[in-house]
Amino acid sequence: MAPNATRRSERSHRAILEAALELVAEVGYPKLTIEAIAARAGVGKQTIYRWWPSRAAVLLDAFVDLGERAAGEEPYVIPDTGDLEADLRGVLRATVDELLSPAYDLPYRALAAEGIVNPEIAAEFVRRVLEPSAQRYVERLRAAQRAGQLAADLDPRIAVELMTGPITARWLLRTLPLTHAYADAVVGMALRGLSPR
Amino acid sequence: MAPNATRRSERSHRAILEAALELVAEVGYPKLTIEAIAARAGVGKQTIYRWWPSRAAVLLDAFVDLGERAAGEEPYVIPDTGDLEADLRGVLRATVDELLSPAYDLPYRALAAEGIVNPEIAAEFVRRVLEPSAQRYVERLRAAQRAGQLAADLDPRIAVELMTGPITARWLLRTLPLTHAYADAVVGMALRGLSPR
Amino acid sequence: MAPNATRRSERSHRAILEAALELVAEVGYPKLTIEAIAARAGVGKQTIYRWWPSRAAVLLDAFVDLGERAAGEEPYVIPDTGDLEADLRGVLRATVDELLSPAYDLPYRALAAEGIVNPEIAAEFVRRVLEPSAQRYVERLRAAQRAGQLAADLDPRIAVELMTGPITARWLLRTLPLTHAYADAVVGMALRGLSPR
Amino acid sequence: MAPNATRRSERSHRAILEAALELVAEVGYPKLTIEAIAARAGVGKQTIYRWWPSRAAVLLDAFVDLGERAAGEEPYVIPDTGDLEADLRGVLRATVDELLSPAYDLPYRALAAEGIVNPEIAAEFVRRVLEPSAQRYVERLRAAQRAGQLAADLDPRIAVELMTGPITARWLLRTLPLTHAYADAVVGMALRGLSPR
DNA sequence: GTATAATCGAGACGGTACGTCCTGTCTTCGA
DNA sequence: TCGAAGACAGGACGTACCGTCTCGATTATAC
Repeated sequence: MAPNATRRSERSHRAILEAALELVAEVGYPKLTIEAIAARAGVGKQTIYRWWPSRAAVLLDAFVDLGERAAGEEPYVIPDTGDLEADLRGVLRATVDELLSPAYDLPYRALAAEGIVNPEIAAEFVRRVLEPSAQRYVERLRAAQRAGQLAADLDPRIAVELMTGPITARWLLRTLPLTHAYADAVVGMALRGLSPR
Repeated sequence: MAPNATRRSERSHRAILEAALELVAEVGYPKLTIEAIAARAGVGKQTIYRWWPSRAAVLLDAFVDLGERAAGEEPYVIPDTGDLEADLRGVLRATVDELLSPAYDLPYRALAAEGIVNPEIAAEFVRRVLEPSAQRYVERLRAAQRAGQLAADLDPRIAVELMTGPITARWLLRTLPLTHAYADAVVGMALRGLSPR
Repeated sequence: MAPNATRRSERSHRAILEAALELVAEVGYPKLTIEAIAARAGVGKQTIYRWWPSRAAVLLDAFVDLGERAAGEEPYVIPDTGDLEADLRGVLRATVDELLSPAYDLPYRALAAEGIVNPEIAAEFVRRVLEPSAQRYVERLRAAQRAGQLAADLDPRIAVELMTGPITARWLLRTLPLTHAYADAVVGMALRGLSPR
Repeated sequence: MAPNATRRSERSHRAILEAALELVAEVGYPKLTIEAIAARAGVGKQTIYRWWPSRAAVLLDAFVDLGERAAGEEPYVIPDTGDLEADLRGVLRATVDELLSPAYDLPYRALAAEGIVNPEIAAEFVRRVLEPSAQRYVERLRAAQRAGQLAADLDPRIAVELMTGPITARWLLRTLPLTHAYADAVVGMALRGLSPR
């Protein structure tokens, strides 16, 4: 029943991931079908069904693979120049750029949309895509706490979300345009708070 | 080509909206089909296609209608007790409750998921669901600015998102559990900021 | 329940018959729909359903009407020149021409096809189209019997069919081309018989 | 595009042909739908559309298959007892019986009706059903010519139609009842001719 | 000359079937 | 022995018509 992974064709595997990314960009997620992926990859449908349970799982693998190839070997770490606000602006602006870039936008959206409605995919998406990114923020914020640049008693995990949450929500729900200025404003408000000082 | 709205059957209209809400709760959005809605509503498929362009549009109408019936006549306004933090905690906790309630959760998620991938639906969803809610926050924050409880120079629209964004993102992406405590923490951090005071 | 024929709109009546004939020639009987007839005639569907039970009934009326308009006032009679064979050749050749003429071919075929599968239409078609024509043959053959040109003991009704049957069958089933030569051959064989004399 | 016939499911193939014959007998040709055939055969609609272009083509295959199974192995040949008239009466009476038998009547009529309006089907129907039967008559008539029982100069093909045409026409158009007596009368008139001897 | 009632054009309605696309499973055949 | 190829049962799509049913807006007698 369980396929023997050692005999898996790496050639087909890669072709499937590439076909999935190409197709989601070309026709959009709702029209991304297993049949189209198989045809584009020059692969039998069964070869997809053998290794993945759904088109979302294929796309998730493809997207993670895309991220890994883009990142290269060394894992990305948020820089620590001593200026917390500048560092956070930098990383949030980079996030905005990524969310708006064509290569990421469509598959990312597709996976988010699927995850919203499908908890299994959501869990995998969080584990493999969102959580590693969140951890980098948490580390940077912990360093800031140690340096006395951040209130010592606050939960860094929630602090992260105070900045990434607005960005993510605006991107997903398309309430208003997502810009560098917005990222800067979010960082500023989050650090200094809304109350008058 | 365009149907004559004055001859529309109100009976069928209502039955379709109700069937859509029932079915999305029963079988989930991916399995919500026009055929099932028509069958449940005791209606021909063409009667749905005559008035809506897609199942997402049906569900959006149904959801807005649900909100209007729930709200009753008087539009909801965020209370102003003078204690801004308490007022915001109250409304964010209520939002959390709503997002977690079965009647809202599934259709809301479905529309969000559709909107992520479908800009037309997103625009309508924002216009009819999110924007009215955001305006209520903006008004409350403007009142707080006039009362000197909020920094006078900040954009209230972005300030709203500093609080609703984290809630929305956590709910949509299921990164971590969505609770009253989280809502309280978000309000606290947003008002006082992350930097030490 | 039964509509009042005196109030019937002659204008609509004629428009419907014309539309039916035009459409059957343009798109063929299988695609001849009540909706298309109504649209072409500038008439509500109900006006057709009020006066006819089916599209075949409409077409039958239209076809009979066409025949009546073509025939003019005086009813056609098979000529009696004294030369039976020549007279029969003449009328059978005329029948062949009619069957092959575009104005008659398509509606005639349509009604025959419908009648084959639908006994009610068949009965009406026979009564209003085929029978009057058969009677004219019977009369001519009776005259021939009186003149001693035809065996006295044979049933003229069957004798008619010996000549019209082959023509009709070849036309309906398209076994072989329908020509004047074929009509002549049929008349000759029928009169003289297949056995050697 | 073109399906691979070697992989065709014989099981489904047979089930479809049987279902088509059953249904045409039960509900009639106008209500014979692809969906009903598929449901009755326990088959997906696509399996029908993959192998046949229309319901008429399915029914034609089913009817030919029925004829082949009924005929068994040895092809039917018109007997030659030396008495031409008796032999022809026998075969025409058998044809009348067949045309009136429930198993043949409905599918046969359906195909004739379709062929009247649809030349492609007509051509196939003629080639596979009518032509083989006509050839058997032609052979018998040729033998009769050689035996001097039939005028030597007449075209046997047309001679066949002089007898089958009236039968076919009466059956298709339902002008008058189709009986053994009628078949006998047709044979008699055809052999001896209408003219007095 | 109006009333008044049936017919009219129009088209929405609950349905059925169409022919297509895709799902997920299963089978065949060539490398 | 695996994988490409694709046939299969099934289900939903979006469209086209069916025959029924309301709607006003003419009409065309009967008052």
